[in-house]
This record gives sequence, structure tokens and C-alpha cells, in this order.
Amino acid sequence: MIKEQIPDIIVGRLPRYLRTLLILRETQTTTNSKELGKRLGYSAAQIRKDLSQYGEFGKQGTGYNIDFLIDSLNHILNTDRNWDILLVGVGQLGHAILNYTGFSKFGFHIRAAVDINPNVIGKKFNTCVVQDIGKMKEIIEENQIQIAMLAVPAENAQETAEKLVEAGIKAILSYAPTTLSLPPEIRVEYTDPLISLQHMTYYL
Amino acid sequence: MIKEQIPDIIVGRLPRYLRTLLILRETQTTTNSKELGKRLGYSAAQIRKDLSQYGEFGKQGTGYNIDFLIDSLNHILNTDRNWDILLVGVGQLGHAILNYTGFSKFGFHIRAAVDINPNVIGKKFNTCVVQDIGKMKEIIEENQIQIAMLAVPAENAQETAEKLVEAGIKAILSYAPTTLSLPPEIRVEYTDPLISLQHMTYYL
DNA sequence: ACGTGTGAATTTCTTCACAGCC
DNA sequence: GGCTGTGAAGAAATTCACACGT
Repeated sequence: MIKEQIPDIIVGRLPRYLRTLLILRETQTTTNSKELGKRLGYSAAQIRKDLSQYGEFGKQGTGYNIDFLIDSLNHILNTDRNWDILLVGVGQLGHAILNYTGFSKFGFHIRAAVDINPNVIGKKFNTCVVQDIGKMKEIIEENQIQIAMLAVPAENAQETAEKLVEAGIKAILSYAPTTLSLPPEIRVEYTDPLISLQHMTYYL
Repeated sequence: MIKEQIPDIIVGRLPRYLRTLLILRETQTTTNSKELGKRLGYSAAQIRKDLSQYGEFGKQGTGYNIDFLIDSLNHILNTDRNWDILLVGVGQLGHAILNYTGFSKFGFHIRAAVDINPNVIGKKFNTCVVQDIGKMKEIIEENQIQIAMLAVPAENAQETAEKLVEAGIKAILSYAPTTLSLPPEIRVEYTDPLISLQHMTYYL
């Protein structure tokens, strides 16, 4: 794999390019680095450099074919396939996640959900029924799930994450407002509105 | 203001330091750059450098007093005060946001919520009643609200954001899976699980 | 003429390493 | 001895600027 060599900061921009391309596709078939850059707040040169890490997707004088670039980015990001997800924690936030249908359009499917609370175990949602957290490992192995969303209270996040890793999970998207300490081969991302709020008040 | 000169990448780490300090405070009164770095996955030198941008918070040989550093960071981030927030969009996600009580502990209070849908207008939540989106400007001005959370569908995000800016909003935390184009003086942050998912599948 | 892809130049960010103080 | 704060060094990311294809 050569992938390791491409800086994560570049990888992190690719989903944003993808998103903007999907919007542009509604109205046009071609775009260029200048237009993309303007939309995203990056320089045109940066966009060209980033994309050039993975190949030559554009044409001189013309720019980029949007459909082709979308396909290419999906291939690079491994999003040209479906992914099964396990949700851990079906509280207020977990409910919202389960009811949100926006993930499946992009190939992310919440195939299973677990909680410790008997009141929600057995509850049915669009794509799955909440199961006992004791069955977590079993569920992960049977369905070969690699990605988990963590929506448990902050106090339980670390221990739950460790159990997920033991059970074979490879990547965690944590909604818990806590920094997790996990082995480096486990991919952890945080989605954390509080951090964002505290970041922006600095400038107010 | 000298603030402009401190890179945003450093500012963005400060809330993370804060978060880790709050956890450490449970068990100890003092910490040091090495311990903080280990918890967060940063080098000790980086933490010292970041903090040194704002003053001298540590003591040689001893490290940092946790309470003092927490207070200092809150002061730097402007989070040593309360902030009122307007929520725009009370759909599935908006409901979850309104029911989530974790923000207020950190001084962020959702004081008002608006939507376009008559079925939710008038609905009561802990801290506010949903009002008609037509009253948005009025609400912002009367309550002098500077921060908005945007939880409308992607299609409406851009136009709604523009209306928020017209109405005097200074910062937007967008939950919509879209990149917003707004004047540079408006602070925009995104909280976007899809981007995170697409980022991590790259490595799977 | 237009816009990509890319070495080179530049700027920014991170780490090193150590003087100085507790 | 331990740990901070910080210039200097080093690494990384970004931008420049231009040759080249359409």
C-alpha cells in the first residue's frame, strides 16, 4: 500500500470535494480547480495538488469531468461500496441517529444497534432492532462489521470503545464528548458540536 | 486584537485541551505537557508551544495547575460566560438537539428555535418554544443572539444561512451536509458525521 | 486562450534541545 | 531531578509560476 504516504490532511479534504461535486453535478457536467476552490475556500492550486496525488483526472483547457471525478473519489475513499455499521448506545442521540436516513444514500447502513438499557432493547427501527450490549461481539463477528458509531455517555465511552476493539471493530465514529485512547491501528473520528462551539466563540 | 495572529490550527486544539483537563481534574490537581500530550496524541512540545502563545501557565519542575489552566483556557476561548443560541430547523435532528442537555453545562443555551413547518411551531421544549421562521430576525435582534445552529435539509441550508447573516448572526454551526458560502467575517463550523465516515473508510 | 499537473519557492507547523527556574 | 518556555532547526503544507496539452 502506498496509501500510508499520502498525508491525512489531504485525505480529509477528499470527502469535501466529493460533496461539492455532488452539488455541482445538478447543474453542470464539468468543473475546474478554480470553481471548486472558490466553493470550498481552498486555493485552486491546492485542489490540483491534492487530486494529482491519485492520478490525472483533469484535462488541460477543460477542467474536470464531474461524473468521472466523483467516481474516482468514491473509489479512492472506498465509498464505492456499502458499509455496515453498529450503533452502540440508543439514548436520545442514538434515537436520532437511527431515525436519520441520510447515511444510506452514501452506502452507510446501520445494521445493528445495542444498548444496556432494557427499556430500549427490543425496540424496532427502520433498519434494525435494538439488542442487548452483551451480544455486541457476536453481532460484530457474525456480520463482519468494521465500523461502529459510539453514542454512549462520556463516562462509559472509553470502556465501551475498548470492548469494541476487542470485538474486532476497526473504526469508531464517536459522538461522545471525550478523547478516546485506543491502539493506533484503530481509526477514530469524533463528531463533536461542543468542540466546534468552543472553537468559534474564540472569534466572537 | 492580537488574536488574529494566532493560527486557527492552534485555536482548534484548545477546546480539546480543555476537555482533557476536565477529565484529569476528577483525579488530580496538577498535570504536565507529557501527560496531556499522551492523552491527546500530541507531542509534549506542541502543547507547551500552543499554550505559550497565550502566556505562561506552567511552573518549571511542576507542570500545570489544572484548575488554573482550565480557567485560563475558558477565558481565552470566551467560554467563561454564557452564550445564547438560535436553532434553525426542528426536524428529527433538531428535536435531538433540543432535547440534548449537554450544552448548557458549558454555557451554551438554546434560547430560541424556529421552523417553517406549522406542525412543530408552538411545540414546547425545555428551554424554548418553536416559533415561526418568519420571526427569525426579530428573535435574533431582541435577544442579541450571535450563534445559530443550522439543522435544516441540505437543499435549504445556503439560503437559510444567508438569511441568518442578514439578520445579524455572527457564527453558524451547521449540521447540514453542505458547504456554505458566506462572507469571511462569519464564522462557520460544520459537524458532519458523513464526512468523518468517508474519511475513515479510506483507511479500511 | 484555458486550465491542468508539477517542480521549485515559500510559508506554516512541528519538533528539537537546552537555559532557566522550582 | 523534573518540567516549562522558547529560539533554532527541521518537516510539512501551501502557493507560485510555467511548460504543456486541448
